[in-house]
Amino acid sequence: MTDVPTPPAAGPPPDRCRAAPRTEAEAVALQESLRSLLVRDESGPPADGTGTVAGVDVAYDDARDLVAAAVVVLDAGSLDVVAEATAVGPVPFPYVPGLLAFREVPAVLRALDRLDDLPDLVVCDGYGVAHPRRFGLACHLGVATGLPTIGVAKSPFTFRHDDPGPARGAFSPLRDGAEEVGRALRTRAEVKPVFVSAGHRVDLDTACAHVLRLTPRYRQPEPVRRADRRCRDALAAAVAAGAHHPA
DNA sequence: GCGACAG
DNA sequence: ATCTTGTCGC
Repeated sequence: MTDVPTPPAAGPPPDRCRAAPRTEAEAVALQESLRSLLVRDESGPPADGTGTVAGVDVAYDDARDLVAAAVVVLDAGSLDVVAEATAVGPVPFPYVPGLLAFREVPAVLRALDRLDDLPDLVVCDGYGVAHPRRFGLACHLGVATGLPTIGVAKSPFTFRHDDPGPARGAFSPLRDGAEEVGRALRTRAEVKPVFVSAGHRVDLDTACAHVLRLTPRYRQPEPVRRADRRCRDALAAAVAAGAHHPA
């Protein structure tokens, strides 16, 4: 029997999306496997101020083997916080460039599980398809949840780009060789750009449109700023409560 | 072989 | 990510 092509986006995310590799080689192999589930032909939720947008971020205390994740959901129009959740646990994987998802995604999934209602879009602090194997953090989280995701990073990783014009909204392509894998997008005039890439079920134009709507004042998207603050608070609270996972 | 290297 | 004082500017 010949295998029938697997219809992406259909049905619940397979269990291997939550698999915990023990070695770098296993992690790389898992990324190459999960990559086939990534949906890149949807434009994504419209960036018109409707619906909800969540920001996710993670903070660490490696000495205590603690990771804290936060998800903060905002109304896409008013940017008011409508829900939030956190999760704390042991650090599942060391930091290895290109394998960040295995360090961050497990705790983020537990935080998302605690929400009553899922958001229409998730903004990640890191990359989507701008990744050595085209499967960065935002792609991994998207495939694992089925939700539309985008990546907004603060540094260009290994990719090349020209400096965008000085005005807010100016952008230039972020390239891996000749391929455009994302964009350097200026979210504040005269301020260092952020690096936007598509994750799961969202295209690059729509991703950038969302990022501009989510940055009325600061360089980083409001949902991510809020999540950054919340995960740091959650980590501090866990440490204060004596939570730790020593060897 | 030696750097560079999202968070 | 995290360690960390002061300093410049709106």
